[in-house]
Amino acid sequence: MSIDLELAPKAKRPAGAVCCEALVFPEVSVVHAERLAEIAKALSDPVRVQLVDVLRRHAGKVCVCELVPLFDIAQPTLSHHLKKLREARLIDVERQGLWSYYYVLPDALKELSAWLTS
Amino acid sequence: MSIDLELAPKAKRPAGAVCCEALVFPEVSVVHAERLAEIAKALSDPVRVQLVDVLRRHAGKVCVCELVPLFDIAQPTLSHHLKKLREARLIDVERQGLWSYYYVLPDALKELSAWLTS
DNA sequence: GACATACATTGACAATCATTGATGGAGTCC
DNA sequence: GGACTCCATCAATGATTGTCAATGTATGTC
Repeated sequence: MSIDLELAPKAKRPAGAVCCEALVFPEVSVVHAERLAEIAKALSDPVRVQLVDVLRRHAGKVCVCELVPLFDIAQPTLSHHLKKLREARLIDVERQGLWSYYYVLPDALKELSAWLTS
Repeated sequence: MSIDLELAPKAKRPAGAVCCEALVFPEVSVVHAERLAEIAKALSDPVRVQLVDVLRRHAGKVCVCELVPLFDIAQPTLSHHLKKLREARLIDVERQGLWSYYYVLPDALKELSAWLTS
């Protein structure tokens, strides 16, 4: 786990001097960082990670009542997680009769992985 | 934004029948999902996204006092964010004299992006 | 209409979280 | 030693979160 670090040598500043000015800046804009954080936040729960995982592979084939027994949570809790994912635009829903069919919107996942690998 | 859905037709079950049994399952294990969620949670704040972004490009070259002016937050708050990233093993720190040099541990980012693109 | 099913919403609760100011420890310079 | 710098930790706060039971809404069946 040794990283090839080139530690930048610093000199202690004279008394009263202002703290180091910033020499480096993030390359992601604040707006982009906020969107990435929003996507990450939607994925910050193991149930939601597994939900995305299932939906990605079975878009439109799974109704909510099939998802419930996959997790050890009550149905309203699952609805709550689905809503979080929907609000973050990671998934969307199509209703058909009594059933709700959820599916993944791939753009958000792509956006996050694009930043991660850039 | 139209997705090519093949909605699986369902039939309403007879009265008293058990709810649909699960036919599909997530491919990520619970343990893996928990780790992915932990990584995502560490990235669920725009400041931390930008921190990772900066550190990734300037490993070992930036002391904390240079990071503070990049964000509109107090120094203890920044330390708190760095700690969160450290606890999730996204970054690590090397102390040298007065200064702390943070750097990104790429494994966590790789793990998340691998799942996102799988 | 009466009733059952699928799912969402509400309200409540405990647990976790982000933020801040104050404090403290470790290192440097004189 | 004494004064200062860099940074982490602490305590207190208010906000957010995950969960569930209860309820509501829309749809389907009889």
